[in-house]
Amino acid sequence: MVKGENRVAKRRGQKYEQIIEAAVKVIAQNGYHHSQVSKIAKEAGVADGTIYLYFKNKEDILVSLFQEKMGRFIQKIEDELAGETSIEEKLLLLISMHLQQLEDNHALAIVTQLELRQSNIELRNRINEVLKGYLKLIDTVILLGIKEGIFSEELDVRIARQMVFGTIDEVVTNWVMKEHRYSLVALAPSVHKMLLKALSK
Amino acid sequence: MVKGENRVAKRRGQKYEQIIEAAVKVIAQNGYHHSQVSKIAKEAGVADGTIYLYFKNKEDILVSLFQEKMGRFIQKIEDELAGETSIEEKLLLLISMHLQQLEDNHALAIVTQLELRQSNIELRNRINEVLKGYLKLIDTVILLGIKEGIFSEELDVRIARQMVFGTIDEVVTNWVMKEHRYSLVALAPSVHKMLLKALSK
Amino acid sequence: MVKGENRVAKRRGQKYEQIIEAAVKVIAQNGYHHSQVSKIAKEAGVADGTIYLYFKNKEDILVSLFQEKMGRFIQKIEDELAGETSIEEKLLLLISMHLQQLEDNHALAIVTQLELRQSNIELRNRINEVLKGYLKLIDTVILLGIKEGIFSEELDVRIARQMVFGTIDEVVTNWVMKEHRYSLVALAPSVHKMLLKALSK
Amino acid sequence: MVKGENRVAKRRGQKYEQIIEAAVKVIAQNGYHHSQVSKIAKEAGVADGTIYLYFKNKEDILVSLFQEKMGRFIQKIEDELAGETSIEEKLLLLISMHLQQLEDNHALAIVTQLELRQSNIELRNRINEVLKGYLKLIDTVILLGIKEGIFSEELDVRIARQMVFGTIDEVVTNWVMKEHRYSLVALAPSVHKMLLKALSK
DNA sequence: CATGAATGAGTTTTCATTCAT
DNA sequence: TATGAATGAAAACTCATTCAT
Repeated sequence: MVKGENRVAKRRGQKYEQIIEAAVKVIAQNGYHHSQVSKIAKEAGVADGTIYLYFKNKEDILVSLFQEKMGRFIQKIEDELAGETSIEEKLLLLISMHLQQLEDNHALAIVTQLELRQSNIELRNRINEVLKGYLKLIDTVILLGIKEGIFSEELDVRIARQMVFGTIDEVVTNWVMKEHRYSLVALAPSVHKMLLKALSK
Repeated sequence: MVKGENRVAKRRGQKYEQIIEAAVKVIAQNGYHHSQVSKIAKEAGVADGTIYLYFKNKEDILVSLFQEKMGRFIQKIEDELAGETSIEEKLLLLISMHLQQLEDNHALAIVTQLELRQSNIELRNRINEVLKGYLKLIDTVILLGIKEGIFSEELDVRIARQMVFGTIDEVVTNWVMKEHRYSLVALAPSVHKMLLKALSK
Repeated sequence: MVKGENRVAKRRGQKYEQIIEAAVKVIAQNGYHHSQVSKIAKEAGVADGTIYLYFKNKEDILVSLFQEKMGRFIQKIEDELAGETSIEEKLLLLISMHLQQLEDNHALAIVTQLELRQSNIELRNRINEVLKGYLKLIDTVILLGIKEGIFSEELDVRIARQMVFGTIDEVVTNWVMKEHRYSLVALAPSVHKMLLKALSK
Repeated sequence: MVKGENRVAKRRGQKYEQIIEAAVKVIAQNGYHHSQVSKIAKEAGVADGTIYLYFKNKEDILVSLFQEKMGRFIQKIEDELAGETSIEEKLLLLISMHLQQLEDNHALAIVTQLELRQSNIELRNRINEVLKGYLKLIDTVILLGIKEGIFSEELDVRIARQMVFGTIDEVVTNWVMKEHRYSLVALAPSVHKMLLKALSK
């Protein structure tokens, strides 16, 4: 049996939030490999053992962190998209909001673009599960575009989605690696223009 | 004394190659974090200590591995590109060869797309240095396309390059995560079509 | 990150004492180079990792050991000296107590006379810092003897101190190397007589 | 069977000398623990393997070094002592020459006073064997002094010898640790005066 | 609920020595 | 004699997790 497997973690509570915020801060500052549980606990103002009342294990902090942050991230984009009518606007909105949300939270950007990717394959798979929600959202936009006759019906939706996500993700990663020295969201129109052309008839 | 200060690693020799091939195999099979130096040595058929006659330390094996493999990878693509005349063909060739080379070497694909990314930031930076050669190659194609009047002169070359690389990279990573269950190079035309549209006037 | 930077070693506690006693015993029995941390931990009845809650690193065990033992060693001699009136008696007391304390603790004698001297220069310097307290004590006695007109005022105090310490130390080391086959403290009168003559007018 | 035990080392030859000189230099410069066989071989201008044609193992280099150097050291003192008539002069000569020879060879002084003492007990024992020749010489002087009625006949010769050697040794060690910042041989008269008083009737 | 002292498994790297040439 | 490439044993230290209080 894997350690801690049969522990029941509380999914809510003030400390739950504290610990997640502490994890983002500590990981962004110190890097994934120097972010010991004890450091996160200290930053969160709780004892080491308390972490394990709220999370099954260290990996669970990271997955939960990603779930919480990504959940809101997707929710916000979904909400905004609902209000837009044209497919072109929807695509621009998706790109802009993706870039905006990460530009608004440098620490989170470092964590999602660099640090969390240093995790092992198993954790990466669980992170990808969370990411699926976002990828579905992209699919929805692409499918709608095809349905509305704006995007090419010959598109391989899977490949198209990989292009959209791969492009935005690469743009963000480059921005993080360049230490946020320029405006990220300002790149949205340029990215949008290219992606729109790529997808259009 | 700084580690390895007075040791000179031999950059060539049969064992040098053996160790690198062993590293690719072991890492692809066991994952980065379960690939102890002793495992690599055993696979290479040399003693643990022999590793350190050829590499400064464990990280150096990984960087060297990437340098060796990526060096040839870029060289091959560069050579082929020189023979092509049309810009469309050049772009297709670049995509196809990128996909082909990784499809031809599943173990290497696993290592470059998943395992090497688990390394720490410092190693990642050294890997990025090596990658620059490939990114420059992409830039060359884009700039040539613009010059020849085929690609839009309004392109932000940096963003365009991030789209090209980000898309292909994402396509490969998805293929690896799906455990190579479909032909990767078969996706080249689809990817090419979209990227071409994205870049064109 | 510098080793041990953010770790705070507890300088007190029952386990702190246990570990130091275990270190003396293990080093005396097995020799410095065969006294692995794990062996000391086992002897102390704690886990390997526990050592590092109380000591920064292995070297720190040795320095602490010497500080603790030497601290008491010096204190005892200091206390006794205060009670003596004649300078001759003071010198005899210093010699006797030095010999007695080491004869009373064979393991400690082995560690201080032989094993700790195998340490590297850096550690030796830290040990010498601790030793300074004892050397100052010797100086005090010599200076008092001069002041009282019993010791020659032409004495070079530094050389005189080196003679006193060098002689006693050599006597103890020989006793340890001869595996404690004779009474050490019984040599005190003989040593005292010679040193007294050497220092006197 | 201990490694290398049944090898026959050549005790002479130009390279034998080269290696010993190289060892003194390397150990004095780098310290005992950073003086790898390969470093000594390089300094001596021979291959690593060649060392083992002249010495049984690394320890044997050190013992041989000590034997060679100490042998000459003792011989010189012995020769000079033979020429002196008075016991006082003999003692002064012994002290002066001891100090002089080490002052003349700083590297050797570092090696004998500090570095070689970091070796393990076994090696220390072999070194002590070599030292015996010197200790016997001291004994001879003391016994002669007693016989001539100058030194007290109540002297415990063993203790007296430990005082003479312990004092001189401590004086040298302090000089080495103070990085030879003062003249060592200049201390001879002061040391001589004290030792003479200590031994005399 | 919360604490934090204690646990102990796990891995890179060095370097004395060998031996085929 | 001489070489130097290859060997492989050996040990300090970290940190996620537990559990008695």
